[in-house]
Amino acid sequence: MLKKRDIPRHRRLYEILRKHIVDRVYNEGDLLPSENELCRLYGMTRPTVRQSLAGLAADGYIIKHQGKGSIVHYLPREIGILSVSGTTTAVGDRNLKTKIIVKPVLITWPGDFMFPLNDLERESGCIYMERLRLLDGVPIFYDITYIANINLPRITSRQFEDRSLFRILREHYQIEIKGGEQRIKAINATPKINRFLKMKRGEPVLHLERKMETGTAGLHLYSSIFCNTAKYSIYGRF
Amino acid sequence: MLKKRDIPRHRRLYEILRKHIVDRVYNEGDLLPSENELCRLYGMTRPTVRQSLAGLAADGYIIKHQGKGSIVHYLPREIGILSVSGTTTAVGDRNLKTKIIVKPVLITWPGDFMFPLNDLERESGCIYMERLRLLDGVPIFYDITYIANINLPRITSRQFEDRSLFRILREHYQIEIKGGEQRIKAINATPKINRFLKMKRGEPVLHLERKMETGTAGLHLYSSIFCNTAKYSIYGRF
DNA sequence: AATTTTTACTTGTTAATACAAGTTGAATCA
DNA sequence: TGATTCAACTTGTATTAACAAGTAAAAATT
Repeated sequence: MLKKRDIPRHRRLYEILRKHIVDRVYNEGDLLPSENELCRLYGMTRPTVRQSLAGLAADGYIIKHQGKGSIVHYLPREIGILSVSGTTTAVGDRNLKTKIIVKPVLITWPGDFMFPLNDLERESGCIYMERLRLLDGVPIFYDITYIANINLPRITSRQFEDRSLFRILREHYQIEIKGGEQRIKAINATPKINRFLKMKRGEPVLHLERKMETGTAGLHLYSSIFCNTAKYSIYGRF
Repeated sequence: MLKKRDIPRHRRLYEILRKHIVDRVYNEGDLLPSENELCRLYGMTRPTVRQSLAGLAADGYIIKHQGKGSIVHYLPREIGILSVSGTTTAVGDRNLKTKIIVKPVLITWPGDFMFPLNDLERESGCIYMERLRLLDGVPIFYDITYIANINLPRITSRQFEDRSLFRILREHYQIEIKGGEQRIKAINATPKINRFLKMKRGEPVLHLERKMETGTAGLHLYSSIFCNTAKYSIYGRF
């Protein structure tokens, strides 16, 4: 596990404040403590505090208003790596489930992979996994994940649960998942996808292809996600 | 028009470097001048330069690599306010067209608007406009735009062209469009949407609902966009 | 009681400085 | 000739400082 002292201070404050917002220490519309107050509270200087707040603003947790303060903004909850509109983080995890359809397994990269791979990734083989996410018992995401087999010993024998891929990568392999890029389209699903998502033929499916940076240069996490957006839209910022 | 001196220096450097990247002064994979070189070139200090570069990194134009440099990354081209995968900014605008379906007109807000409106927006009436975007003669976006009628005199009598809504807002009304939030879903289109996008019944359509911040507090630009993603995906960063 | 002015906050911008950690290529050594 | 070490770069983190511009509430004025 990463030592606490290895995390930069601006990042640590970011996480503290993010958690306060997500845990509803503040209400929507409240003002966060001012920059000067946060300096005093956390023993940091204003540029460091401002870097944390800039990150929170970029990610949509707060809206900064010059002369007034930083206004708290609630975001739709995250399910796996996607934010789902029509939900709130207050609901908790009770009605969330993840089914592992294909446990992590080592394969060769598909011949026509959705994103270009660098040489190291291509040569290292691919860890492949399929999961289904359910909300209130209804499957909403069919998530296929790929990552190069670089310094990931015994990953195929580990247990996986909700959102645990990120945690396992972080805690056991010191791999931090960051943002990245995505391609989005609406498709008619294959029968297989319809079966997993329990949708009728002809119902449209949202298809996301994502390439996520990691803290390890040259190593990316790739996902192909099929979404049933009939009831819940996908939420994002741009 | 905003005076040049009113734009913060970090923002100006951001725009200079962004334009250099988009205009292909640098090739994909090239290194930008180092932070220290940019300080010397533009007469700024390192924190200011770093703020510009942080913005470029956040928007996907560069990838910063500690100890190495800032690596140039080409992004898919933008058509209206969306980035379209499978295109590059080098193509130019020759095969792009915009058709105005409904000229900007003052209406009352639809009763069940897609985003909550604040009191000022609700009371000010709504400027409404519909456009169709075509690439190579093929309609790919059907874009419906709403903005509150706040300090927008004579906007309904102005001429609109490609991407000109942002320019008119900026140049004539000093309104700067920023990022915001969006909801995404896959839908079966109504016959009207099918007709505009020249799609067959049963072909799926991507539907984006966007709320964009502006530099004017409390004023937002709203868009409902229907996309034909059969040939071109929508590209985004997260 | 209403309006205006002032004060004390807030965030935004910019500069200067120092050291940490990562990368690359030249120099040195075996 | 290949391996190792070192120097000179790069970006990353953090502090200190000063002033600009926006907001809200208290105080003063009418």
